[in-house]
Amino acid sequence: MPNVPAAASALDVLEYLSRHAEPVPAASIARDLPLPRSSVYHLLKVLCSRGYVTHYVEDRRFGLGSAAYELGSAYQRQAPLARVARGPVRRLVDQSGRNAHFATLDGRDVIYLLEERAPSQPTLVTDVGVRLPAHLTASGVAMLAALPGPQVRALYPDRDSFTQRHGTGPRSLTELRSLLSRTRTDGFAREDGTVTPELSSVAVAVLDRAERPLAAVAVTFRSVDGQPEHVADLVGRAKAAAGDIARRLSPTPR
Amino acid sequence: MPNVPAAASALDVLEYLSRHAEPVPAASIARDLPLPRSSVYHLLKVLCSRGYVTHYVEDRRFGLGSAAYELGSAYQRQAPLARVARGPVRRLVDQSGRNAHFATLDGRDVIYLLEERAPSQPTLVTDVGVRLPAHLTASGVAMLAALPGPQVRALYPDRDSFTQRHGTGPRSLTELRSLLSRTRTDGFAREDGTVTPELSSVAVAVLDRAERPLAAVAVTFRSVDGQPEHVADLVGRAKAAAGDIARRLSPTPR
DNA sequence: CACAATTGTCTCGGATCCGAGACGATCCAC
DNA sequence: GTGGATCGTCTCGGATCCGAGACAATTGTG
Repeated sequence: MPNVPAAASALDVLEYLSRHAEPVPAASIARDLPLPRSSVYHLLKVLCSRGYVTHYVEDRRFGLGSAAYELGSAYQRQAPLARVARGPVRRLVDQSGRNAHFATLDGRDVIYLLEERAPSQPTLVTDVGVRLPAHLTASGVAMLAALPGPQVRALYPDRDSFTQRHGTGPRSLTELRSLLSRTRTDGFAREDGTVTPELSSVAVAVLDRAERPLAAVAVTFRSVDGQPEHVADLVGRAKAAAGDIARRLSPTPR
Repeated sequence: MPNVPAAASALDVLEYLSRHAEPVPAASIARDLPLPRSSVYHLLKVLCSRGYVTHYVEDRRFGLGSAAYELGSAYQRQAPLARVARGPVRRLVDQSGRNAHFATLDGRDVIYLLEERAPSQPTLVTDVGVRLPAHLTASGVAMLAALPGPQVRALYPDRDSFTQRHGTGPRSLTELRSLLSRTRTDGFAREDGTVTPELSSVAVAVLDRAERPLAAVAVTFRSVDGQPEHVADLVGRAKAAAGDIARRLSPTPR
């Protein structure tokens, strides 16, 4: 592949700054990337002039600038998650003959970004835009299982955090942790009747390159159809869809 | 200044994509920037491999990637607003002899990021991290005045949106709009006793390059000291501080 | 179905850039 | 106060890159 080294170096500098909680001196950037000192200053000049980097003159340090934030906001406005997920989720529905949906985590809620219906399958409550408590849904549990423990604790500081639905679901952090541990062991999350009585879902998380959960893919079926080999088949297909989505969102660097 | 054209072009491509609500074909990028076709493909290759751009193969289009979002998140983690504002706000306090603070808008709240105390001035409630309803504070009103009308309406959909404090402040969207209009005319926002009885504040917004409010700077004084010429002096100093902060956050492109 | 348009990849040589190193200014340690 | 270390800018020549244009594959149109 053709190399565009100056562009790649500019990204290196931005990513270096983004890995640091505080602004850093130019000498550290040059040393750690490593890049020639004069090249680093040239790059910083351009990045500063475009607002991607802020020069803290008094501290003689450099940090990310507001243009970096603007890029992040623009990314969110393009709704890329649902856009990228549409094809794989459609194929999952076609292949499995079941309803599927795609959701992301927002605090203690899951928010549904996409739902694809299979013929003759029951209507779901998981319409686009709907929010449900994460710990009560397969998608939510799949994503929570991929979060670091301290972050889960921060989300669920006390027993009041655990809303109920149909009298089911974890009621404490201990119960939730146990559920998340089992989810990690199984490689997927499952709920039976917690969201909708007589319906079950299996879900897997879509992870970014840092193994953080971006979203989750779930397949829903009637609970009476929940034979182990059937469930295993659906989990496998959901995993394939999740992997496909992950690859499109965060390509492996070459 | 030394030019690093490939780095600048890479930023051009990212900004072009961020200006579009939908992914775009490579031909549009080449035509509109304008850049040579082969150069655009080279840049897209690098940006895709690093996750800044996503190639929507089926649509033959390109959109921003999750790495753009990660940069934006990293920017927020560095808390650059308070970092950049500290010096100018400290100088404002030194020059005016009054307390000053710096806040940003979060939904219908202002959240205080920085407070600098002057000797022998009264303690304020606006400690770092404190949230107050925006429409009741000078800083909040200054930032709301810089928002487009539809965005203000979205923030305040009904009368229940208008919390009260000490029985003062706007009670309806009509009253709020009137206040914001006066604020735009005056060039600053003022509150007298709404946050703390017997204390007044004047505030001005810190605007980014798109004239959107990033934050606000406010000076607080005893209401009995509120003679017009004194207030005008404080407003002028607050404006200078706001301008200084804005220049550091979003340098004018060359 | 045939042709035109577009997309994406690839080559290679002239033009341009990158980076070593010099320099002046500023900061820091003793 | 002095000398060393660091920062930020600048020059310029050899090495590298950029981009015109060819090509094959795919898509769109009549």
